[in-house]
Amino acid sequence: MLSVEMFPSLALGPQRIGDCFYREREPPAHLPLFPPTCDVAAAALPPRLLAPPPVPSEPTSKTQKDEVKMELENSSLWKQFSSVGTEMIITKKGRRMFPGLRLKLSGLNPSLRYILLLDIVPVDNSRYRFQGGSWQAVGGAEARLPDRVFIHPDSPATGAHWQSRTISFHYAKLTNNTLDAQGHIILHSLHRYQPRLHVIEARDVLRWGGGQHSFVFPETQFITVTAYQNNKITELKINSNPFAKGFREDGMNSKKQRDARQKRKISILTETLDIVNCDPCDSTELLQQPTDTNTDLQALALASLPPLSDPSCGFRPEEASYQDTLVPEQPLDLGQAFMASQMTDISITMAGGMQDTAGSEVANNMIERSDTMAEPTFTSGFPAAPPSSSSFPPAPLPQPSSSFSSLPVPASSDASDPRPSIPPIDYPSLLSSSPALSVAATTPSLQQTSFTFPTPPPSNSSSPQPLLPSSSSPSSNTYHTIPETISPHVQPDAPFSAPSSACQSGLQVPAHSLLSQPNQPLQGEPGGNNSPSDQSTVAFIYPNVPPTNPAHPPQNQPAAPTPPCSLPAHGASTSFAFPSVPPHMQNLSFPNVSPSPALHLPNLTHQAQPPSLAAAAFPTSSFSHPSSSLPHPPFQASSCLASSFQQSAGTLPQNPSSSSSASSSSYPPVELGAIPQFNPALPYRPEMVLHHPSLLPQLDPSLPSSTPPPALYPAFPSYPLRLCQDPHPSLSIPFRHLYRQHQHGHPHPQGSYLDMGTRAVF
DNA sequence: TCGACTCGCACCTTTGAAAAGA
DNA sequence: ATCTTTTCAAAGGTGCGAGTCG
Repeated sequence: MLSVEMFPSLALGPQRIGDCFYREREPPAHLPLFPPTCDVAAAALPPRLLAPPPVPSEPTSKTQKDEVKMELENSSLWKQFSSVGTEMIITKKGRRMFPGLRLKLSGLNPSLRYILLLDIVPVDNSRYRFQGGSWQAVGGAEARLPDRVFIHPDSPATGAHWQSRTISFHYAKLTNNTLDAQGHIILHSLHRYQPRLHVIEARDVLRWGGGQHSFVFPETQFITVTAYQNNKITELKINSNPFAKGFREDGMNSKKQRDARQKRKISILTETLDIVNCDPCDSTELLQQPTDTNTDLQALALASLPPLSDPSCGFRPEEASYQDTLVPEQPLDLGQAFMASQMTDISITMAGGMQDTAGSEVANNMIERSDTMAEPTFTSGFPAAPPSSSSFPPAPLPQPSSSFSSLPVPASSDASDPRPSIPPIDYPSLLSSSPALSVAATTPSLQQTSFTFPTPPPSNSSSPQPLLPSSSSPSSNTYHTIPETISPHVQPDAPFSAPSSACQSGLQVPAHSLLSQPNQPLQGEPGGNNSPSDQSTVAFIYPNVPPTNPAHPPQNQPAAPTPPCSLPAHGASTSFAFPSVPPHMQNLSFPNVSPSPALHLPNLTHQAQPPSLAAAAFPTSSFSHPSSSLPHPPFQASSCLASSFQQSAGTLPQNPSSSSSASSSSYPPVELGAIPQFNPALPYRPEMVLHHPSLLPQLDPSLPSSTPPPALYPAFPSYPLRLCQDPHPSLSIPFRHLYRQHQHGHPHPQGSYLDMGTRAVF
């Protein structure tokens, strides 16, 4: 919680000039928050608040909202890392994520525009330390930093655009610099985070539609570090990331080579010293002497030997024949022509350019090692909550929806790919056993993503959807998770550990692909899992909230959930809860009752608008600061998840497709009653973060007044959003990042604002 | 003393402009 | 003259390791 109030330097420092600049020019924008914290307290809210607001019938939006699916193309690579305990380097200048998020979207309305957002939220409020070969929670988390959201450079783009290519977020950078002015996502080191993806419908250029879909891939959880702690992760990174190719065994910068260089360096130095000292002894003699040089030579000799495998795991670098395990990469149309004309697929193009077999290599390597791993793959990864601490704090992730419907695994683009999709069963149920869950009970989800994008003021747009009062935002919130991706991290006893079977299955996919297409280059992330065939992840659909009309709920979705809301298991993390949920129950819908103010984004047209125009337009747009006006998130969608979950459970039959998938699902039944989250959880409120309503910014006057809900919400209810200008000149969209401030933290008096500061990353 | 962090290094990939060729 | 392909240099992404800081 580094709200401005908490960290004045953020607001006052020069680094924030850009933010302030836009803040001044931009009227407070009101960005509704995503499903706010899954707060049990929400259950206390009147049903009317939780019920979906009446929305004008929108035939076009209905289909898309019901069927929006997101697949993590390189899920197998992520799972490989997850099995070990994914670590992400964060630096002051910003570091890219590896593996990156490579996604496939489907179910969008080709004609509608959507905005894709990436945010990263803490899974719990613990700080971690790598001890004894595993991550242990040690102490509480640092004060929360201002949330920043990475907007995909292509945003807004039509559904056809998103669905026609692989969506990559590899340009997103992570930093530990709290004063970062580059627009990078600011994270704390040694904390555990969960990336989330949001698809927000922009009904037209001027309006944010009601459709909101959030996707969480549990396997993408990671712990931030400034230096890799786990050698296994280092190995995976080196073997998977093309930029680290030089550190591979056969690379010029491998340990062997480095040692050799060091030897030469020492030799040269020694010779120089000899010359200076006129020492008659030759280098050979010196080397033989029991000196430091000799020690170095010994080290060198050892280095030349195959690296010792880590006894704790089956990972043996020498066995990693990554080159042989290429995963077929789905070729993307990354033609330069398209880039020149569109300039919107930069990330994709670049990703496509990054072809490497490393990913597949890793996969292969992992496969080979899966047999040798004595302990569950994820065991060495994220630790279970320390006994003393009782458990991890609640994950700030969007609360799992109450109902789950299995999302049929999208047919692989590569029909020839013999690899079977990974069964969702691999991951242990997180609900019942996850320590985090128990923690969650005491600490409500820290950050529910809640991007509420209320319908902006009426425009002349032809959009059928009328502006909705802030109190009755038609926006729908949909959380999707991929069942397969359920993170083992949340396992109570063996966080980050998953049944070996799970790992094997995940690994096998790439292996098969390799056999069939050994030479297929990998895109972007060598993870190779990028290939469509790799899309083994089953979509874990979070509450798919039809944005709008409750009267016309999606076929596979239950009617708008009503309180009380019971959370599925892990309080904060949607991903956690889902693992234990049968696939057929994954699809969940909940009404969006957020009274959040409207967000005005005048220039949301996908391309084209001159930057100047776009920039000019922004001033007029107003981001209302929901959090500011509403001490607690107006919308408790997340809270409703639990209820939705329950409902969905009862309505499982509604989703035929889910039933079929359910048969293969090994998710154990979830007992809601046993879920800690169902108990009123204590909000995660660092001492520094106190809620001072008086400091909250005023709501946008233009927006209909909404009555802030009673203080029923836990901390981290909502986050103001700030838009950051996209540095890429070719992009018509003047922003690339949204900055969120925690409501309970002290949001900037002026509410959310556009951060137009230049940044190197889009 | 130790853990966490920063910085510079070498190696590598990516990118785009320039040059060469068709 | 135009388009395509190739070449090359700059920019930037990696992990490593030494040094610094608290």
